[in-house]
This record gives sequence, structure tokens and C-alpha cells, in this order.
Amino acid sequence: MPDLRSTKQRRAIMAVFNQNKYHLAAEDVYSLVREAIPRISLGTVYRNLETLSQQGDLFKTVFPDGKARYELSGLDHHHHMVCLGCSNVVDISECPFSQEVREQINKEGFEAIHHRFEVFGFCQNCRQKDSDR
Amino acid sequence: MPDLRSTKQRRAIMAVFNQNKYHLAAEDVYSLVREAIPRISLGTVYRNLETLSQQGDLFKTVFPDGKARYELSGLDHHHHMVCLGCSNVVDISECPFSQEVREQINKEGFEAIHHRFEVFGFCQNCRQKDSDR
DNA sequence: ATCATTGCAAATCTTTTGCACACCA
DNA sequence: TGGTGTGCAAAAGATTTGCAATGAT
Repeated sequence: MPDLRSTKQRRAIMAVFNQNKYHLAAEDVYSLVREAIPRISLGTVYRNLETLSQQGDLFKTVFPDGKARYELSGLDHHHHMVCLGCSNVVDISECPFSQEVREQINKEGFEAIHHRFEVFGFCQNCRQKDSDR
Repeated sequence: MPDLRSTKQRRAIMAVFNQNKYHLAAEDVYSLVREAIPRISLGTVYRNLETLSQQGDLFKTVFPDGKARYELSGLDHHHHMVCLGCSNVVDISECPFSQEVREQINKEGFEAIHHRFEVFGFCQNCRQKDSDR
């Protein structure tokens, strides 16, 4: 592992996440960080998202639309509710990782590193709009 | 919604899933179905995977590598353990969708359609190989 | 006959990468 | 200085789409 350097770009990307404690796709980060550094390249954004994820500063999740989203990994452990209507994501603080699940995993000789729980459905807003669904 | 027609291609794709009750990426389906229909096109495979998923015959999941996998939706409800070493997937039959989680979701006005629970880690095989990790 | 479906190829979208130059330690 | 990081543009990989021809009902 080479040592990470502190560059203007890297700092600006982390600043984006500190100001937007939410699930950001690479494009989102790109457009937000360009407010501070207009000439930053999308490639740099991707490279840093990857690096920062490997460092453990960010947490990467691939959502059902096939796009990866990132968030600060320092946040409380939580899970996601994804709205199938508007694609918005709401956090769930309850963690469903139960003792039964843990036992089944151990029984298989599997070593769990991390896990992810996602609920897909429709948020209040979209339920009202789509009441004809 | 137009009415679905029963084509040779569509039947062959379903046959692939009936013979391989597992998580198949579009490429996998493509190469398997070409054994029966060598001139089938990849576009047709994608279109049918999408159609069949919307019909509820298949269930689509996007894995962390950004590729979508499909499986028969008639199978028992289950979840996934993904090995970070060899990328193999093992099913978990325990479902962690607890009453507490359900309550939190309802409290947000969210209507849950389906959910996904994934555990990432290392399978027995990879743990032995990588005992220096 | 009608209209869903197909094959083919081109297009799209997200992400990755090669390369020469810039910049942090 | 030396090697990491950046900008730019091209490449790669997965998926989607336009179009004319085919085939199911």
C-alpha cells in the first residue's frame, strides 16, 4: 500500500461528503466538487472514490440501477430503504443481523466481514402520486 | 401492457434457468442458451431477462461488481452470502426481516415490496488459502 | 394481417485506464 | 528528486436501442 497524499482534489471530495452526508453517485460528487474545483476530471473523482473506499473513509454500495453510491463510513451502522418510484434512499437504523443468521453463516464455515440489508418499495410521496398503481 | 408471446427464444431462456437454478448473469444466460439456439442475440437475451423479471418469472439482483444476476423467482425466499475471495454465492435460508425493522419501515410511511440481505466475507475455501490474510 | 419479437449493429452509460505532466512529501 | 496524483481522452464492459425482417396469434 502506497501512502496517501493530501491533495486539493481529495480534500474537496471529502468536503463534499461532509456537507452532504448522503448517498452520492460519482456523477453527483463530480458536479458538487466542480463548484470548488471546476477543472477536476471525472476520472480523478472515480479514482478517489475507489481509493477512499479502500482506505475505509467511504462506503460503496451498488444500487439496483447498477450505479454505485458512496457515503461516509464514519456514520452509524445502518441500512437502506430504496424507493422504486423516485430512487430516494432513507436510512434504517434497525439492524436485522440476528443470532439465527449468524449461526447459519458460521455453520457454513463462512467468515462474515460486513453485510447489507436493503428494502425496496415506495415512499409516502410516491404512494400518494401512484395511488392508481 | 402488451401480451407476452411464447417464442422459441423465451422458452429456451426459461429452460436455462430451470436447468441452472442459480444466479446467472446475462453473459452466462447468453452462452448457455446458445447451446440450444446458436444464433440468438445478446440483445434478445437482455430484452427477455428484463421482460421476464417484470412479469415476475425471474428475480434480478445487482451484485457489487455492478453486474445484474437473475434467478427463478419461484424459488424459496432466501438471501446471499458473497465470498470476497472467489465471488461465489451461497444461499442463506434465514430471513432477517424482523418485526422491529417492519415497524420502522411502516413508521416512515414506506411500503415494502421486497428486500435483500447480503453478507460479504470469505468462504471456507478462501479462508484456508488465505490464512496469511 | 397485426403487432410483438428477433438479429444485428450502433449507441449509451458507467467506470476504468494509458499517458504525459503536475505536485506533494 | 521520486513517486503519487491529475487532466484528458480513449477504452472497456454492461446494457439499451433503432430498424428492418421475422414469426406468433
